[in-house]
Amino acid sequence: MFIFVFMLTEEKVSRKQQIQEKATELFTAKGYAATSMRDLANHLGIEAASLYSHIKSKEEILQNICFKMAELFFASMSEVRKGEGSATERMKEALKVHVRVITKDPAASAVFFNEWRHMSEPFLSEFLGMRNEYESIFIDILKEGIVKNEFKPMDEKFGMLTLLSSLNWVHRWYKPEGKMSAEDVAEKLASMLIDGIKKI
Amino acid sequence: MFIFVFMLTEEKVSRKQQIQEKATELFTAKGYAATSMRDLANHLGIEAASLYSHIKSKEEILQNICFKMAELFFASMSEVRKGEGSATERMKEALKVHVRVITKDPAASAVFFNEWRHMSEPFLSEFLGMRNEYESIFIDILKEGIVKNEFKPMDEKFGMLTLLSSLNWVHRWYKPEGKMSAEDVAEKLASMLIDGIKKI
DNA sequence: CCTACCGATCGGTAGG
DNA sequence: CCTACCGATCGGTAGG
Repeated sequence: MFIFVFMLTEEKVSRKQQIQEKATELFTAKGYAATSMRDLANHLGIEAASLYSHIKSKEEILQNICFKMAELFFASMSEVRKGEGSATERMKEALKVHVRVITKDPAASAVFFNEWRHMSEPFLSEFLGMRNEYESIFIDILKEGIVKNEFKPMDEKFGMLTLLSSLNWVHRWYKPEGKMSAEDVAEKLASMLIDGIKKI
Repeated sequence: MFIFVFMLTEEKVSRKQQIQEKATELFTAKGYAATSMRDLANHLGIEAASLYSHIKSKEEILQNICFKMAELFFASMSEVRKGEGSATERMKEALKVHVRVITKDPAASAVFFNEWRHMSEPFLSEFLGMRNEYESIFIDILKEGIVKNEFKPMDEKFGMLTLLSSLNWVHRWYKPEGKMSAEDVAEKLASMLIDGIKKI
């Protein structure tokens, strides 16, 4: 009985999911182009040809990772958009939820930020369209804050890029077992960045 | 006579240098692993085999780019280290000279930041050692500023990573023909980041 | 999930 | 700087 339950639990991580997770790990460490399907198969203890029973192509794995992360980023932002409060409060919340998505899966985030360019059309264009849309959320909050005199006057696109670049580096150094918790990182990063843009 | 001078000027860009420059372009656009020597050769109008009269290997090109950029970053910082003034002033200058190195050659910077991991040992270790040394310059200024009560108390490593991440994204969006000049970017980025860490 | 295999392409060398 | 070529490896398929 116990064994049966154990097996059921184990099987919840499907082979396909195992492939996705291991690929995420390898794409992060070596990059998409430098990771071969034989690499991936060896790490899973199977032959390269066997991978194709579960996935259609190497690129499909990349697409899954990138679009899944895109969904997570958008989902995290939906609370912020409808939230009320000052531009300052909403920006801080936006920065924090963005960081939480990254710290929850730093490896998938790394692939999302660094390997998307290896997707072919039409996936590439769709991806870039989503990214633009996402970035405009930050630009809108910046614009509002500037109009309401909460933020310093600045080029909004420049501001957005400066804010997001700090957030989008987190996956390179954040360690779940490190001395700063995910929540620490989110709070401290957001505070520092808000202080940089707010009117004094 | 005019033609002679013209030819001399043209020849100053040696074939080796042309290879380096075109490779930098391609490594930036497609990544090191996804750029083939045949790609590179075609862009130069020669055969792949001919490249090897000028360079030893594909990786040698990467090493040249990465270590040349490392040198430029260190050289730019040498003025700041011996400079006097408050920690705030020195940090601002450090941020600005760092940005100037990036905006002067965004493509080489992109390779420097994103493709270094494809170097083999012992180059990889030497590179990472240099990076650590470079980052410690920023950590030291941060420490000094915190002790002197110019900066907020913070984990210095966290502060360094947050500052540098904003700077190290510049190569992805800076356009020489854009509305912000290189000097604009350096000044505005440094100001915003300094405001984020300084004690109010 | 395996064996057996495909055509294409890789970085690089020999020899001129 | 070229032709001619090397062994290794690539993503992927056929068939079981």
